[in-house]
Amino acid sequence: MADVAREVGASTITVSRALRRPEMVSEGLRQRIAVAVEELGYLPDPAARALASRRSNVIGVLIPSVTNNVFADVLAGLYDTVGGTAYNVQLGNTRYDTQVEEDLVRIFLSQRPAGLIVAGVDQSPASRRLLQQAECPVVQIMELARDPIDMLVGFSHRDAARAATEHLLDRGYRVPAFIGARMDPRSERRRAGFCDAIRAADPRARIRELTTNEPSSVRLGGALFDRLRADAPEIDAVFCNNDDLALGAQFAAQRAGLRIGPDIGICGFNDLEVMSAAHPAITSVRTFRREMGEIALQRLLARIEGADDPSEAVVDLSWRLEPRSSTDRG
Amino acid sequence: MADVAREVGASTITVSRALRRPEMVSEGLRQRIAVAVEELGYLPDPAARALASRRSNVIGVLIPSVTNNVFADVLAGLYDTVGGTAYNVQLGNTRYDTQVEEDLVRIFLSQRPAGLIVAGVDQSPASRRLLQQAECPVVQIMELARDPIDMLVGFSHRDAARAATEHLLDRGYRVPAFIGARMDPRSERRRAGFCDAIRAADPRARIRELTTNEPSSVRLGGALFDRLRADAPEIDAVFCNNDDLALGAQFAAQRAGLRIGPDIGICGFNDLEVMSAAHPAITSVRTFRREMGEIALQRLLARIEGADDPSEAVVDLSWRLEPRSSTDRG
DNA sequence: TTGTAGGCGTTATCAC
DNA sequence: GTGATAACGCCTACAA
Repeated sequence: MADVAREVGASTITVSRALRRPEMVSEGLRQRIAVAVEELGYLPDPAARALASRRSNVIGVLIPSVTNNVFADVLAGLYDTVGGTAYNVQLGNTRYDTQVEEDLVRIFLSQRPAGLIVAGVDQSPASRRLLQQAECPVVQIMELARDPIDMLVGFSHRDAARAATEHLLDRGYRVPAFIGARMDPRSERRRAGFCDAIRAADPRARIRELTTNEPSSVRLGGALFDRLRADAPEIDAVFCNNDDLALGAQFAAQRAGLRIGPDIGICGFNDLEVMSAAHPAITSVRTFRREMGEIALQRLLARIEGADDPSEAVVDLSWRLEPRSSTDRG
Repeated sequence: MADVAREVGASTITVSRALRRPEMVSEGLRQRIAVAVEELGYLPDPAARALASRRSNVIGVLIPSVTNNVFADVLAGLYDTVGGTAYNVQLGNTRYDTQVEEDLVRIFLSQRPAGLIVAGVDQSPASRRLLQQAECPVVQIMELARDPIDMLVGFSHRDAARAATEHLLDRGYRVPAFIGARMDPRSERRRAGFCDAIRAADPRARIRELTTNEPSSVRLGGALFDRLRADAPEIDAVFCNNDDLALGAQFAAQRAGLRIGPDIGICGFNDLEVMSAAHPAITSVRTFRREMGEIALQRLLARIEGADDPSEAVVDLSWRLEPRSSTDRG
């Protein structure tokens, strides 16, 4: 930076300002500095910047899994939105473990991040406290809650699951069951939504379900489906906790010689691209994952840039049921 | 850090040493420092550290896409391996654009990263030069090449595709076609492998193929399959550039009333979990994506920690054909 | 609009 | 094995 300053005959601080707050430097000087920066190939040192300003350009993102399609889409939204800005997304993988999450919160905070995005609303009390006291804005994503730490962008998993189950009942299925894997807090809420709908239809109905904490997969969906049918042959529809399971259930049903739709209704959750392309197409609940990443980051940046956010602290992205052949009894 | 030093009656530099190079500090002092660090909840400031040591704990990773399953798996391997170390993975999304990649290389380099991982071997000349001159170790992943920038962990896409196509021919399919989307350099090499096998079987054979630069998806696989069959009804097998396309082709074939295997052979690439769970199960070429991330990072860390790497600079992870019902003519 | 002085928290260097 | 001193490259605060 000193080189650039010498080149244009100004002081380093002026160069610094020309770079970060161009409006504070006169037109001509700004131009000459830009040229010199280009010529000398000067690139600011983020470490020095962070040390001096006591504030880094890091946006910390805490999610439970990198592979899970759901979070992959959120990440795509985040990276798309952060591209071109001066900020850097830094990922922390909590592996569905609130203790790991807490450690990561501490580590991230030690970097004085510009902002933080955390998945879910079930942080440990310590994490919550740390985040509340944090000097940077914080956005929780994926879910809705009454008491956000700061900002929140999500939707109600419970309502969405209730609507999906009501859809099964509306379509004439009498004995829908629930299939779930990787029962994290969001999965539990979906399960609760399923129960809501079943009980609303018949308060004394038995809840038929099969859940596991194993990570979900297509294969597991098939295995759970087979096992559930062996135990409860009367079921005529399944609401699956996510699309991988639904796809696996459909394959298993096909193997068993069932007609998808007439013999067995299948509904997934998230509406991955494959659901509409499958044969037959599978009913699912569309969620706005990429948008969640985009909007969360937009809000965060707005707050970082000092906007006295006039907007709501909570954004409900909702969801949309996508009825398809797999729940068409024909 | 000054607080910790005061607490144990030592100087800051000693605390610094106790943290980074414990063997340089006497047993007793080290213990007392550890206790004080714990008590005071001291966390080192990565920015100050990077500034003073002229070297950050960032491991830069440049990949073309965050959503693509293939890279998601590589990332999972990376994050798993980096977890627990003192290093931080920082992602750069090149969006399949070498110019963006070049910009990101410059930005990453300005952070004095501990190491760099880049996807592919088709960097721009400028990127290549920058990376060669970089002071940190560099690993290219995903592919094999004769002239790695530094280290390399990958496999031959061309060989893998050739083997897949030979498998189709061995199984008795006479007119295999190629379906490809998002024709990046690796896809092109797979296409070349397909052509190798076809020409080896019959030098005068016409190459039947349908490719597009659109991002791949299940739906697109179905559309390409239908279009290809309309133009060339004689085809009796398809080698798809990736598993999404293969799954879509299978759904489309089922819609058209074809028997998968007997009437039409289908082969994918990467062997995502869904392939073995599908109905019928789909033949694919298994690739070791997670392992690629793990090994790339292990090598990088070994070099960073100063091991005079006795190991090869190039690791060939190879691939494995997984024959299934979708290429069984019965 | 521009410049000066001082310090951000850590580590390299060189003594002891 | 331990400590004093001087950076590292930039920014905040204040002054001109």
